Amino acid sequence: MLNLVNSEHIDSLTPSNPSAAPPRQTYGVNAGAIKIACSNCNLRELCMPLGLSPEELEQIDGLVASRRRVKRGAQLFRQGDAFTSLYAIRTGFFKTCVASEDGREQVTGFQMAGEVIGLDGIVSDSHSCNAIALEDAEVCVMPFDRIEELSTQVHALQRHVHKIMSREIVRENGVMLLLGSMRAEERLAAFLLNLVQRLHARGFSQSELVLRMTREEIGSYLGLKLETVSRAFSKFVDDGIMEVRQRHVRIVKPDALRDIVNPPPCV
Amino acid sequence: MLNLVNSEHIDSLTPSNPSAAPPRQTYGVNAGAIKIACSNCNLRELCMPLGLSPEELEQIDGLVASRRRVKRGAQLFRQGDAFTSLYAIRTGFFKTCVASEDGREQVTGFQMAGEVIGLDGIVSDSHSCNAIALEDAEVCVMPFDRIEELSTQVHALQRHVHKIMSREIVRENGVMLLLGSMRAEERLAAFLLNLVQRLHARGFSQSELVLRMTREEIGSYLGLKLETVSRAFSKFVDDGIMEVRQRHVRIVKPDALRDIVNPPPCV
DNA sequence: CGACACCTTGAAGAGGTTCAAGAAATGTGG
DNA sequence: CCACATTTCTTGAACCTCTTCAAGGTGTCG
Repeated sequence: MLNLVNSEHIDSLTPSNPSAAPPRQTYGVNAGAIKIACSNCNLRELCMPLGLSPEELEQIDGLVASRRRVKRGAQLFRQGDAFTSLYAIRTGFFKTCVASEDGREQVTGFQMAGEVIGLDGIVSDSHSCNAIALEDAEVCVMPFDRIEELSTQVHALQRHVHKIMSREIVRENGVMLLLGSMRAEERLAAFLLNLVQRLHARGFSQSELVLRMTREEIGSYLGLKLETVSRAFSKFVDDGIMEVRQRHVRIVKPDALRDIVNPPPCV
Repeated sequence: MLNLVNSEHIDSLTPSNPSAAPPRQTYGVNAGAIKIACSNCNLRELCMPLGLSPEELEQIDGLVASRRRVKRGAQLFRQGDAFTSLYAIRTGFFKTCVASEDGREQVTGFQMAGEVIGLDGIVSDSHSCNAIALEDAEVCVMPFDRIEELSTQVHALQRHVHKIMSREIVRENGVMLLLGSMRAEERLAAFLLNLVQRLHARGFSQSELVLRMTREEIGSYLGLKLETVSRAFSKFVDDGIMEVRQRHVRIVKPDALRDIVNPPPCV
């Protein structure tokens, strides 16, 4: 299937946890000092490498300099900001977007818990896109110089950083294919399948999802106007492929959706 | 301006060298052993980090396991191939493209001397796109495990790898903006400006260029049909912005082209 | 409850595609 | 080196998808 997004399979996640799945905190013996570290974060499998030794795990814990809350609608960073850190999303949902000089805006991605944002800033030491929280969020701030330093010691971390960046490149290749060659309904179908797949990997339903973004934001991401997105939704509902109530979507016929993205040969 | 591509400024390159600029070889004392190494390759500033110590330079030389010639039309790697190496282009011109299951194809980029391709393969240890030479080419094969190993010792190399990947991410963001929000003529104008800029950084003319790809390949990259590309070219010629004879393009009014990409506010 | 943001739907219009034909360049084999 | 086949490019006309403009509906939050 079209690989639109960071879609590494994460079979190790607790399956089918339909709740909002915030990172569980370990309320240990010492109730006063609640330690939220990578080593006991249930998103570790998503944003950190696997198979680390206990010592390595401890080093990795030092990567997260701090945590930062971002209110819905607020920006984590914006175009032109100095680049210092990558951010691992603990909770919440983000969009990244670029703007051209004449004011055109393009959503370049939607990111959820366990995904890493900020990679755009590395090349020029300043961010080239905006990251905006679509719901109240919390991120782990990982100073990039620490990442680079620790990478020289922990090989798995080095690999991991490379893979995260490569994955983003591959994701964007998929978006280019979508934007360059698909029709409106195909785009929306691919988008929804990708979203639901990533949510499923995080323990949510395979068929139900709540969109965190507006039709306009979906449209920007897919290179469509909001009216076109709305019409495509309506078409899917008419065809019995899904149920839509505002931002609540329930996919009734996932196979039909897949057929829209990849038409079966010689129907 | 819209950053469509690996467009780091490389002022250190020999300016205005209108010849084909193959990497100059150092014909030293020992004429029998012509050594083509990073340390004496004039593309070093493009594909390798700057400011290395002599020892580091020597280590870097060991990165290139071999060189490989790729005939025009041949594939350097294809979707599904095992990933082992990154490739630095010494001479020639490539396109990379992805194909979906139902046969749709999307050109994801055009690469020229000094640029690095293969980054897509890191995440899954297999390539997710095809790299095809558009003219006879030669590449430096850099095994990725060597790169990772050497990165732990040569900090500048580590930085460089990160920057190359980040630059590719930023480039693709720019392409998404182009595909998502620009009209046909804007897309072609942005594409030509980007091409000529990169060529200029390599010592070629600011105003003249020879396209190495067909209208169809340009169209695929820009999300347009070849006829639309052709019509846009004709429009530019009619408007006196450029002269076009087949693949030979001469930009007469670069400012007019820029205005097409970024319309001046309140004309 | 009213203001506001968001979503849906219709109708007209524009930009790009498709189909088709011919011209120009390139490559091939005799 | 020329003739012929092939690929590539250009241009026209009809068509189609998506956009634009407009109006009304729905949901949410102070």
